[in-house]
Amino acid sequence: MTIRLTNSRTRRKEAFEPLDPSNVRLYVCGPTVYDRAHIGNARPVIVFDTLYRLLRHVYGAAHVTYVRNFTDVDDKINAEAQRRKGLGRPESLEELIRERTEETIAWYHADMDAMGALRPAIQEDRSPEGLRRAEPRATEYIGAMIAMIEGLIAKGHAYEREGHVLFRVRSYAAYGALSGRSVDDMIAGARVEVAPFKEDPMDFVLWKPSDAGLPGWPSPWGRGRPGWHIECSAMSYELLGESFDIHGGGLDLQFPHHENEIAQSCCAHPQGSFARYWLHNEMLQVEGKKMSKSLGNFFTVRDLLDQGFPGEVIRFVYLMTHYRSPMDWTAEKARQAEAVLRKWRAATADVAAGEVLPGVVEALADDLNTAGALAALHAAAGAGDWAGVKASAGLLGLLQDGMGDWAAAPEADLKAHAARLAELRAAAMASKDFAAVDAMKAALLAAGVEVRMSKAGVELVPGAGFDAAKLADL
RNA sequence: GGCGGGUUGGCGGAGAGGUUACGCAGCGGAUUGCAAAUCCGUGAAGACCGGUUCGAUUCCGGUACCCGCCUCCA
Repeated sequence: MTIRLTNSRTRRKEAFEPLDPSNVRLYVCGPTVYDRAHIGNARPVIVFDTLYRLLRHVYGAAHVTYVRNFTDVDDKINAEAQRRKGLGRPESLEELIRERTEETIAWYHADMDAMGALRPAIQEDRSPEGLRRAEPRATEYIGAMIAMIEGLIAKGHAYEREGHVLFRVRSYAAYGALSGRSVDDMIAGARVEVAPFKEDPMDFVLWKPSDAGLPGWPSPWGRGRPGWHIECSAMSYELLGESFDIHGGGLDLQFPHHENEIAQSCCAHPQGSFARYWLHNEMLQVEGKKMSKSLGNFFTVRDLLDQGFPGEVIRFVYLMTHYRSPMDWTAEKARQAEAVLRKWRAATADVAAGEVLPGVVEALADDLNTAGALAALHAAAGAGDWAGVKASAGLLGLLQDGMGDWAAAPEADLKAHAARLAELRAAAMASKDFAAVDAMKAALLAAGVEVRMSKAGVELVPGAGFDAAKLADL
């Protein structure tokens, strides 16, 4: 089975060949943990979770390493901690920062778990320590960042000015290759704010000084904190080595974040290749518009869950669109996804998973064609191959045990009602007066009960909107 | 201004230079006292203008419109 992926670095779909099939290594840029994850944040999580599942299927679960970081050094986190301090909290700023990042990470885990995303892991090491290593926090790798920055200075790729350390972009000839821009064009764009101590307008910060009101760590350049980009370079090096297979993230990170990562990593470790395949997911919109707080169409994953959209339904909606196309979140799509999942859930409830369908694997292996994989699932469903559907849906993170409570029929004993209705119906068939039957049927429907009457008899199925209280009068 | 992506049937959304995508909705039928559920069947597309080709929705060029990045937003 050959996996083909669109490599942003070459702008082509390429056959994926891992450096080491016994340990395929994937790094994905994770969230800055300052607030609840919004539904845009969820897209790379689901996209790369699907890739992770595919890699595990092809190479074996114990032969895949998936690392995704938490950025817990950030001005927005500082601002929230300072706000709490301003409210009179007695803790230190550091403690308040810790409090904010810890609660945000817990939310993130809960929300992503709800959508069926697997936690990153280093070769299936699911011990608490192992899982924690697979989700590294920037604050726990400050030493590695400082070491990398020192190396860059020693090699002439970085310089110190006024407590800052800056990366010398002109020292890396390939700068701009990933995002297809030239340093000169970008400067010509003239939207770059130039600090006076920069040698070149495009140089970016590796380390910056912190005053007393900001978190800081001791360094050769004084007390300070790292720039944003260096954390991913340092952590991927520590956990995956100087060369690894796949680096993923949202398209908006391609420049400058990933470009700067490449510059830092390739200059610090020129003998390595850093990431060989770069994958970028397109952005998400809501009802056709960019999601923004000012437009009032800003949702967190938790908002959707609280509104009653099951995590599995949200996941299905994301999988309906190819990861390299812009995706629109709409209520109509969620309705469609729910209808299909409800049907599949009901049909596979008592079915044992069989063999994974080749068509599903082939679609995913073709640049993560999740829409094609869903089509293959529909085809199998149409053919009645529910064992295949159940097995293959697992590759997409769907129809998993523990995620289907939302689709389960509510507990209710309707036998007495069914018997009563059958009785009324039998009488009506003789008298040709169906008024009593129709009245009872209407009452049942109003209570959210699906009424199925056939020659075989009467069947009552509690539906999604089942309300036992409304049956009390019957 | 620079760079990149997109435009497919009522809606969503794929692949493929020529043969049914698929799903949702609709319509017709079976079934039902009527429905529901289920099953069967079915119409409907490729922004616009050129070019290449025996043949293009699919390749190439242009136009229009939309979107993203260039501002530590995935």
